[in-house]
Amino acid sequence: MTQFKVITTFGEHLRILRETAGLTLKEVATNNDIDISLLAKIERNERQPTKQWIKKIAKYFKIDETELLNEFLSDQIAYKILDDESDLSILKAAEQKIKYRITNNK
Amino acid sequence: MTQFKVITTFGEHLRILRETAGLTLKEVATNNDIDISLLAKIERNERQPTKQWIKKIAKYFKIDETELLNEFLSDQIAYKILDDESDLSILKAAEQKIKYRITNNK
DNA sequence: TAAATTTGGACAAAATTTGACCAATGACAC
DNA sequence: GTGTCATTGGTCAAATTTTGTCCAAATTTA
Repeated sequence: MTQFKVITTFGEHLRILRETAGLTLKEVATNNDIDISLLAKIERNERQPTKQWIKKIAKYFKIDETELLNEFLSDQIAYKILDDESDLSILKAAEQKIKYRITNNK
Repeated sequence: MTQFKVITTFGEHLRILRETAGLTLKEVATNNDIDISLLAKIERNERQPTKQWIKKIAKYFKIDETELLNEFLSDQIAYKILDDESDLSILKAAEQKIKYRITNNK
């Protein structure tokens, strides 16, 4: 049987972590200083948490902070491309620009 | 002699277009329904024009609308990556997500 | 140095995002 | 059915971010 790494959104990932741990919104929310409803919205990608909070929740679920943060950030890029109705070539162009700006130090 | 396509920002490109045409901020601004100072800021990437305005200015300089729009959009992605201090792998991750969401229709 | 051009600060207005509250809905046990 | 716990989703004020305008300062050009 082949294993698939399912591509999820940041919010869905949080939800999976929570459900896998068998926890309710209330439990996770109160332990992470956030309103229940706000956590629910974050899990549905209707609100964007702060980076600080992402680090906190990563610790809470004992997963890598940077990885979770990257998942959040790549999600944001993906959403932006999709709702600008840009095509994927935009990403290549952006990559060129980033490389250029890094090597020519801004 | 080799030709280089210099990678510029959206704003710099606008400025180059204007200067190549030998026009002042005032001339371009008044012909495109925008404040002089605002145009200056756009050229310095301190303000983001609307997509509508980008189409208008593309027509004005007789260049391809979509291409200029893409230049603007890729700039935005590049800026975002740079000031989040993300690394380039974010782009690959974002690409995966976009492809996934497109094929699984959202 | 005068005029034209460009820069950049200040700031109110507009737009967007957030966080909190709470009623409605759903799910499950009794 | 009723009650309880969990989740959803709407509303809305507050906070934050972005925009556009005005204008004075700085720079360039003639």
